[in-house]
Amino acid sequence: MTDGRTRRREDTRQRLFVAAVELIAEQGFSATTVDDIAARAGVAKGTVYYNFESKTVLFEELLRHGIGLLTADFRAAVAGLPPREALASLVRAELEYIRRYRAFAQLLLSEMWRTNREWQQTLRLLRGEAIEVIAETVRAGVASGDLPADLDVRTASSALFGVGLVVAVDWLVFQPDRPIEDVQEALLGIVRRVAQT
Amino acid sequence: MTDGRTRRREDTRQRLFVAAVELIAEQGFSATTVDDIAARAGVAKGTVYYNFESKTVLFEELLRHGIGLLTADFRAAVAGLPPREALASLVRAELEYIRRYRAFAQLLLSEMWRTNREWQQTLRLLRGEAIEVIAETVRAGVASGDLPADLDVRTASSALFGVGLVVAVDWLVFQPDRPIEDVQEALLGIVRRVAQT
DNA sequence: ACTTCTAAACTGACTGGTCAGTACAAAAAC
DNA sequence: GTTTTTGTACTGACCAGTCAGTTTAGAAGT
Repeated sequence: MTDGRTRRREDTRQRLFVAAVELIAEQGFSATTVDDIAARAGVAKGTVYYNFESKTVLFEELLRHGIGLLTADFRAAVAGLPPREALASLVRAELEYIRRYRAFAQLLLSEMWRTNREWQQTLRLLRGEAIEVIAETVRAGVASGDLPADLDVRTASSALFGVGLVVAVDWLVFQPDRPIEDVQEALLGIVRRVAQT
Repeated sequence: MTDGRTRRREDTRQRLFVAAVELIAEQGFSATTVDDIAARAGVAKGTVYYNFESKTVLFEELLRHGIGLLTADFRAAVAGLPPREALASLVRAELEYIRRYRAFAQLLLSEMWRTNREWQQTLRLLRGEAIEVIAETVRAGVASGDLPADLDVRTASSALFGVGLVVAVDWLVFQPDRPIEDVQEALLGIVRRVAQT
């Protein structure tokens, strides 16, 4: 299974993902050329097309991969915790994720609210999966009375997701000198206050 | 000054702004062609170049124009109000602005955190101007004791700005059936809680 | 071992299309 | 009669995607 061939190929794909995510985060999908991606990954252009059907498919698989990791982190973060603590744990997980994959987070923030793009449907779906984890937690909290009864589940969930993203990326882009721990504290404080019954 | 000629020209420029903002919000700057913009504005391509030096300059002037309006709204919103009320008024002004110029808000959200683009410097500057209005209010509130003393002015200001943007656009894109008043209520509630001393 | 053989992985020059920007004569608006 | 807009045609750069050819890993033969 993991002979030299597949390992080599997996390595190439990984390098292409890394190159693509950085460039697209900086410039956007359209402004990033396949030649750029290939050059940054240190492979020939043909290799990109040997490994991915098209530029769009590369990006879609990248989104799937990245958000898949995030969803998994979310799931792990809430596992077995009561609603309030689960919520705080989610915020921590999200920020930790953004810290580790900052380029991907930046990309997500920039492409998330676009319309009329080929991969929009894919992104919408994946976003739904990640947010569903948050929604489950909020729903459980509202049902058990741990969270305010008037909290709208769908709204609160997507707001929580988006707010973490925007606050963290804003910090990274405009105030990179500051440690991420400060954002975490600020956000946790806000979430805690909002979650008060 | 406002003879028929300049008015007509101003009208053309306005139509080009509207066309450009819609297309760029949907597709992004690079994916939007000058031919598209001209067609949507109902104008010949040559007219675009008669009125604007280049596609990039058109976009930069668009940013200047749009954020200029927002900054003016912000200034008007806080004028003469004590810190707490000024803050609530700012949130209302921001959401009102987003409701009126939703395409521009969407565009702003998508392009705000980009790096390595020609117009990035312009955007950074304009963002600073808009946020400065918020910052002045927060600063005054912290100084007078109306707002929590441990509030970091720079952080709180940019967070407030970004959060309004992301929550409103998220609602517009993913839950357009809901009235914006709900977002306003939710956001005001959050801001009020956070602003509590 | 050590040489073939084979298929997978990779290469980079090339193609066809797209697009920003130009040119300019004629028309329309003022 | 001056400014603004139109319409069409054009150029040159750029770029997604292709493909014939090269390299490489490792299997098969000896």
